[in-house]
Amino acid sequence: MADRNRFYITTAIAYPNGAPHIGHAYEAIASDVIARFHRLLDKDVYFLTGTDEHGLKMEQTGRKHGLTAREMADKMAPAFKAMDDRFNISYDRFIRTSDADHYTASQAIWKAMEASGDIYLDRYEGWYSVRDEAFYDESELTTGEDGAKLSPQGTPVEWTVEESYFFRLSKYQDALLAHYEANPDFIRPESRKNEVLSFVKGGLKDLSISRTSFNWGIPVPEAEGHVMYVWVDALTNYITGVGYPDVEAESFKKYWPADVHVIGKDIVRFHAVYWPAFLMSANLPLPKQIFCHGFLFNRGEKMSKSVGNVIDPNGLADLYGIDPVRYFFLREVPFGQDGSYSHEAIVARANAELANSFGNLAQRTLSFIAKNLGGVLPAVGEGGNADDAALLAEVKTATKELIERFEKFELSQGIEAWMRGVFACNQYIDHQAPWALRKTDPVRMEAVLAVLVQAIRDLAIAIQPVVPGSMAKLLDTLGIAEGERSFAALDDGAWYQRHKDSGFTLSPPSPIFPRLELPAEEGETEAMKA
RNA sequence: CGCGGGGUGGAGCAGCCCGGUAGCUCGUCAGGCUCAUAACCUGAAGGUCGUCGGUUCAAAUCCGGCCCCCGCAACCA
Repeated sequence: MADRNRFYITTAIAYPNGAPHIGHAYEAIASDVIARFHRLLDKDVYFLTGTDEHGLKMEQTGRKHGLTAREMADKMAPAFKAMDDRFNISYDRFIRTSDADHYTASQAIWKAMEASGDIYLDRYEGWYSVRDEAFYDESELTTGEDGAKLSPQGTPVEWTVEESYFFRLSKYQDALLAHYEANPDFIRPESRKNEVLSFVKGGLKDLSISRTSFNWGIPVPEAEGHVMYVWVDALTNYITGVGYPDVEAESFKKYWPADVHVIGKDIVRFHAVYWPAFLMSANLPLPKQIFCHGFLFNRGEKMSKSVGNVIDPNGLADLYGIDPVRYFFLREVPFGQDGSYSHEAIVARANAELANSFGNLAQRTLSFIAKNLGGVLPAVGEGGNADDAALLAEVKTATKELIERFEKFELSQGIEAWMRGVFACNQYIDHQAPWALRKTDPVRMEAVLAVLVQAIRDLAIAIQPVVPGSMAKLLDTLGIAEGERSFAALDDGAWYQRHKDSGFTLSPPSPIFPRLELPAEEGETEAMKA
């Protein structure tokens, strides 16, 4: 059961009624970094992401383009998959809620909840706004000039009655509270947990979980005309992805319950209240954790088409490359909090830390070896001293802290710790000045360079989850074998001598992180406007 | 009394939960180095931590009032 050697992570599934935006990219990247991190801990990782395709909105969006909902989904979903692929998202499955096995799974969980006596047929009635597609409570309504009832958005509402199946959410209030109590880390960060607690303590009402007003959804079993409320089907993707309803399937037994559902803070209620209640009802184990990331704002302002500050993630990739963008999001924004971005911030951060500090460190060291030692790895020899041990210890501390921080999803702090290791290396190289030792003490020079190679290798291994493409390139340059790149290799103290003895020689390196430039004004508007 | 986030040297942030030297990055200024992607290293200037009050030997950190900014289901409100 509690197999610590496996790790199941999911993102929320995206609603593809528009092009992927920066928020989708951010969630995918952050989740990918966590997934890659756990793979480097030699865990058996399963990473699920995908699209949530049902619901009235898709039907309407499709209609505008003269397409059926399914055609619309077929047209849009690939854009999300393409974005994931572009950003090097290492998902194991890209699930679409229109996939056949998902229909099976959703109907199965429905039946399981029904078997627990938690689903009943009733009528849903209330003030409905066609424009908003939402029901409102009497208390939320306002009265217009002509005396007509209006929604909080000012749209007309009418009293509507619809037959609907309900889920006995109210029954699970105490069980949910008990679960939050017993699992303090179930909802993170803390602020989100508090929100959920106050919501649940305020009392849970049964939830309407079927619709008869449209067809684009998963049919309710044996209930003509009813399709499932989108959230029932959307949440179920997390178990479809590992083989439900075949609870005896190897993948299900191995991966469920999920270790973490990574979601945006806007959908915490569905994940922290409805989903666990559904699972309890279906007699399935609950996910271990719900982690809510924040939103990204363009220079602190919300993106909006009207303001004209929408940034297409693919445009960023075109301008800056994949790894700098990945790095920026994780480094700049404390995971779990809101953050902001701008071209200036991306360029400044990537140049300062990736190009100038780390990239240049690797470049100056490796090219020095290529030029002065013909690429032969420098000998540790007799030239070692206390400074060397001190630097290697500092690097060790940095990589260790990165790992500890990442385990707690403190991604930006982990990278910050890593940067301290990089700074230490640049201080060391200036202090030791191998370019001066070249003339005065070649033996010592080699020892210094050997220390630097080891430090760079460790730093490169540690930061792989964040900038996988660039680090693969650097580790290739260093001749580190594929199988020697996991975190376990950081504890292998003998690798360097072994590597040197193998006769490996360095080729003249090329910069791994070229300096970025701020796009010219025109280019910016062109490439940036979605 | 809708909910939530926030106000810390020029800019962006950390610190606040577990009170006790205000830390980091960028920028600026002055040095150093010249191996390297005009990069790197060292030092300096610059903050009464929104405001008023309370608790305390001691508050950016805890409590209360007030002021201001921002976001609210990430998209043709």
